Amino acid sequence: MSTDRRPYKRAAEDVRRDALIAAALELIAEGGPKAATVRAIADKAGVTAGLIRHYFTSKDDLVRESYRRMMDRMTADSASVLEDTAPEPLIRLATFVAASLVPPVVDATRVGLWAGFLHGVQRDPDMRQVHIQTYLGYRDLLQSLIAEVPISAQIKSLRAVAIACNGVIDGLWMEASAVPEVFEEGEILYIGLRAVGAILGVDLVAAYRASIATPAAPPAAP
Amino acid sequence: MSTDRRPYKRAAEDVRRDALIAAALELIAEGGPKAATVRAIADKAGVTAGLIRHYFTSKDDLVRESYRRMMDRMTADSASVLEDTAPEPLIRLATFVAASLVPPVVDATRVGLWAGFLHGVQRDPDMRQVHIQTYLGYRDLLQSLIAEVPISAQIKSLRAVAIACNGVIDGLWMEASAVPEVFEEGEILYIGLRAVGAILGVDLVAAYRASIATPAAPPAAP
DNA sequence: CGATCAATTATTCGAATGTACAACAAGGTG
DNA sequence: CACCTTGTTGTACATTCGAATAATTGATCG
Repeated sequence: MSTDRRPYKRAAEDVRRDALIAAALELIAEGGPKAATVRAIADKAGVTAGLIRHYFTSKDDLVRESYRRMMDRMTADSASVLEDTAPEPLIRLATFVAASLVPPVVDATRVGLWAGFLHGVQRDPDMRQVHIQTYLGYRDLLQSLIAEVPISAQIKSLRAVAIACNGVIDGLWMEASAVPEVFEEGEILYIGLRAVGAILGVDLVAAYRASIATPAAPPAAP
Repeated sequence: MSTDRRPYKRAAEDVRRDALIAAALELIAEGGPKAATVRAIADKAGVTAGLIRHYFTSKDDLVRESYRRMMDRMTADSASVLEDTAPEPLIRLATFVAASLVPPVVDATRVGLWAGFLHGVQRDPDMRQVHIQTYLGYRDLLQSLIAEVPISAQIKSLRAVAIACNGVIDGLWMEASAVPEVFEEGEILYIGLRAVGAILGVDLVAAYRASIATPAAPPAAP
């Protein structure tokens, strides 16, 4: 008699690892760390649980890699906003700030992910280092954008204002993502632009309006 | 033959509930939601696991109550800062902001707790309501302090600046609590004061210095 | 002091978890 | 086509989880 085994297809190592990591991230985002069991992850990735330990030395290893993947993606998202934007420093800064305060960056699942990983960040040295690198990467990028706007020559400590602006963005991101219903539609974007502008002494709202009035790079027609 | 059972003392309902809630909070703060098992909670509270279901209908119920307790304490802490402060509105505001950016408010375990509960907040309607009430309570208190400073008459939307200031405070609190090693000692306090001051157009650093120069209410000698 | 009540302990249960490992089969290589 | 490597499945195992319940003991009251 034939034992009926689930048919399967072999996949490249990258594909399988990506699928497992993506599944882990989705589960943590949706149901918290508790929901990301090895069986649930394998289910969502379309494989069986045993395979996880073929690609990762342990579940913690998979979680670590998932966190690294998430942070890499966030860094890439932040940088990609600047690719097709106007050359004016103020508009570039406004575009960057604005992108951090609207979907898909502002999103309930993202802040859920962030929170779900925080304990690992506090406990696991590898995850902590990834966190610090990503945080400093974002902040340094923000600081470099600030440094390009003319008026910033009057600023005493670029580092201090970058930390402050980063703080506003993070705080508003967190609140708007966690409980969007206490804010009005699009409100957070303009509050953030005004706040960052006030810290730097520039009019970021006007710069943002200019940026959406003059789309930088129209998509190429196929 | 005598079975040797663990000796125990009966306690008032409030005492036991408090002990269990405190134990749950400590465990979640230290080891994340995963560490707060019914057995670990009972152990830390000095009782056995079965007792939890005598005081709470389920573990989720205990977690819910723990969250409520934590948020109540945060609200009380925020308000208590203002009890013994000078009457000048600007100094009151500076004192309030400063208190949110130094220990014990800035603390790794606190942000760990906050993160540990976030998924409950997103899923459980009761916890979500507690979260919103506490957030709005803090923000309204901040807004009332802002409204009292003279220059705020020029501010168009008190609500908007309150949201912005709250955002700075939350963001800096989160970052300083999660990874304090990327900041210098006491740096976050002054960055926060300068940022909130810039948003409001006032000098909060000077007001803060004045507040620590003139202690408001010297403790009564016994 | 003795009876009563319920706070607390102790034990048990079914389900779920992460890990380990043996068996199998898919797809390339000769 | 036959073989071989290894990606993949399926099962088993020891633990641990939240929950339920029986047994006991501390305190209160008459």
